[in-house]
Amino acid sequence: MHSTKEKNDNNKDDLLLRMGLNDNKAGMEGLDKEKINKIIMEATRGSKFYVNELKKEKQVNQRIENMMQQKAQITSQQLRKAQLQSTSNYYARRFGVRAAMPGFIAKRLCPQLTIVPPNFDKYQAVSREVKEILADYDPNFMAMSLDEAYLNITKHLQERQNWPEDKRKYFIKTGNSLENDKPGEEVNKVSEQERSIPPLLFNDIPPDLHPQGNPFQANSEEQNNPQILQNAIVFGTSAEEAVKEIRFRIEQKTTLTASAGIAPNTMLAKVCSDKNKPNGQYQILPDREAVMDFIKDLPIRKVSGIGKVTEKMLKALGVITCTELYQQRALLSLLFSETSWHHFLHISLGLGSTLLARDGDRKSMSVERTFSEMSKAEEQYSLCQELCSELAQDLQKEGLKGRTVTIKLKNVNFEVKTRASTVSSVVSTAEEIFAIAKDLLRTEIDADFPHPLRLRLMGVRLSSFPNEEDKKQQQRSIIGFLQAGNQALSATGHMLEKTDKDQFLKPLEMSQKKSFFDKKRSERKWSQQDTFKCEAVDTQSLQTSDSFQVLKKMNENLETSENSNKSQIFICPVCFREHGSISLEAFNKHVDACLNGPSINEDRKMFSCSHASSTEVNRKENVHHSFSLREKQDYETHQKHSGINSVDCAELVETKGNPPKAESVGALSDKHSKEECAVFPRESFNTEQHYQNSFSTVLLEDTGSSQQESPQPYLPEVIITQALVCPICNLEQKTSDLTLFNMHVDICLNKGIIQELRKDSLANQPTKSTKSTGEFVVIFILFYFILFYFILFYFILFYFILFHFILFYFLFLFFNIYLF
DNA sequence: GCGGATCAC
DNA sequence: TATGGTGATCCGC
Repeated sequence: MHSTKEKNDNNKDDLLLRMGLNDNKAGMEGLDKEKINKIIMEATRGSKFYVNELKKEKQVNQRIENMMQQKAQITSQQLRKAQLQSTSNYYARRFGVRAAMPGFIAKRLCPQLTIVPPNFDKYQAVSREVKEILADYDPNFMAMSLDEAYLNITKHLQERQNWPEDKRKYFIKTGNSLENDKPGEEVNKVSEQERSIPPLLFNDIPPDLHPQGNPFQANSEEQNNPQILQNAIVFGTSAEEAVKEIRFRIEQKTTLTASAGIAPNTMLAKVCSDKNKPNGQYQILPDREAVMDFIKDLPIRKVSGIGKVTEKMLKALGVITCTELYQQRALLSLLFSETSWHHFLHISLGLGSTLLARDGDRKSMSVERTFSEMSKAEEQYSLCQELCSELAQDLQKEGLKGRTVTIKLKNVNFEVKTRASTVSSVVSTAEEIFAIAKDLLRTEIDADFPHPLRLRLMGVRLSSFPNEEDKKQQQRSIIGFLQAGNQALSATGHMLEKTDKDQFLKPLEMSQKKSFFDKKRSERKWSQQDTFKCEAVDTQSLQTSDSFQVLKKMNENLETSENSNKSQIFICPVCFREHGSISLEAFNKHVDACLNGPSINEDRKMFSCSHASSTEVNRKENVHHSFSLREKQDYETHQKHSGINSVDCAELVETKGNPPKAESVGALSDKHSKEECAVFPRESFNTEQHYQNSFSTVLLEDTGSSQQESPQPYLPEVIITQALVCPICNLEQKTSDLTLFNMHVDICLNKGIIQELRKDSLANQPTKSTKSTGEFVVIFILFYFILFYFILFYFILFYFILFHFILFYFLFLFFNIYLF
């Protein structure tokens, strides 16, 4: 029971939260929240805006209420099942991502990503100069917006190690001479006064925030602080120093300050860069311990993608920090979508992308305008037309055409509506867009008639831009031809046989339709009883994940290598053996054999779980069964095996009150991949204590970084060897090149996918090239021919039957009359 | 594909 | 005094 006052207070809090007054986000710390809240509350009370905000807040509360009801219906059994699944999921995903993070396998090669959002006023002008500086460190840096960019400075740092001091030396400039910022170049002499102005850069980092040591530098003591000479600064070779250098150069060139985050992936880099805003930097060292230490108490709201609504929903489930997010993962998997859940899991594990994907294709373009109340229909139409013209101009600049027109309407009560219409062929001119937008607007005006639409905002958007493949397909396909020539005919395309219809699908749909990922996904959906199935195959996340990109590249490489000349020396990406003077075919056969063949030594194969303390015999049988399958090296069974194995691993620690002793786990073959087991949280599914333990134990070092690890509870001691042993196939790799090694791990992880991609592309090639327009015409003619005779047949049949009916009727009448 | 909602900048 | 514009994505239908 709430008193009225309490209710009011709740409402007030809700509203303030909704209005974005949240001091969790960086930059809000230290502000007088109370005072601001008071001002805003006074100012907004009674306004339509306020009323609408309250309405939206109620909706969110309703969502939360529904969620809580759903939660209340979850049985402990369901939760337990989810726990098992989420554990195996976690297992798979952990690998998938890690494979793309070389730094986590071989520690010395860590991608260092920095995010540099300088505080600009004169964005446009300055942005270019900044960007020039950034390109020195990563020519492929990704500019997110005018004031934010991601850089991968891994390569720069490698080169930087050998740079002479001169190359890292910059002169402090205080005048307007912004042209010279190249290292080592003498600048105009500055006066004593000017020189005394210190760059802001070096007052920014509290000493306790300096990370201890750095894998990139030999002598951290010397290099952690730039040497300030008379009017020059020499920066060190570490990541931290390089970023200081970037910020220094930005400040010198633009007089604006920048903050930066240095971390092993973009997600963390972003959070990091907020840490010492507006003029500082923060580094998370690229090892798991440091990452988890950083993540541990991090409020989820700080992470990009977690907004105020998600924050509130998760808060209702007792989740505020990343640790809590991880602990509740089983519950979250039941209450949220797969996509959201994966996102949560990534966050809670400190995972993020290490690739700086170039700007993807634009998905939509829009214009919208806010104005004082507009109720006259004529005005609304003419405004709509204006917006369409503006949009058409913008579209023309980028040469875009699209098929979906959406109008957006916000009424004076701040209620937003969107109405969309998709047409069959692309549009781009003002007239074309307006023709569609006008109809949408009219429908809305008519719907409210006789009341006018009282609008305060209107927008027009165009989307569904065809991609390059679509365009090509459009040109090639007979459907495109028919659409242009005869709309009606194209409709018959639906009646084509399925196999033929597939030919008309755009490549994206095609690949999705048949993709390995989708197959796995549906498999998982249809085999609910198999709770141990490993879920490594979420289409969306995998397609965007680094490993997928790597694989795609590798597939492309495989494809192109098939077409390349024959005198090459091939190095098998699986076994690393060189194959000189063999034909490409033979080499491919070898790679296939490597991918397929039982490359795993019997004594090196995964550990036998019969040593485990699990008492459930049938489970063990499952495990053994899966091992025998694994020997076939089929990817699907491999996945399944992973799932079962992971469950088994989890089960090792599940025995409540009787945690498996180190010896029992240690009794497992020491050749078993540490990864395989180490990535699992050693936790119980029920006890709170184990939940608390999970964080310290879940993130254990892998092969590359085990040397620094202290022994973990319930874990066998780790055997450290210098040789690189693949954590997947457990084979010692005949290479010391970490790049090659990482490539091997990628391949091992994704054998099945590679095979699938190869199969797909091989299967597609002949059909693509042989299906000509002529064939389609023949199919069409044949189709109509059959249709014609089919109809004719039924036509004749119909009249035949009708004739007999009539005949019998008359006979009947005749006999009636004649006989009676 | 549509419409509402959330999120980022 | 009175609460932006643009783009992306997700989810349920």
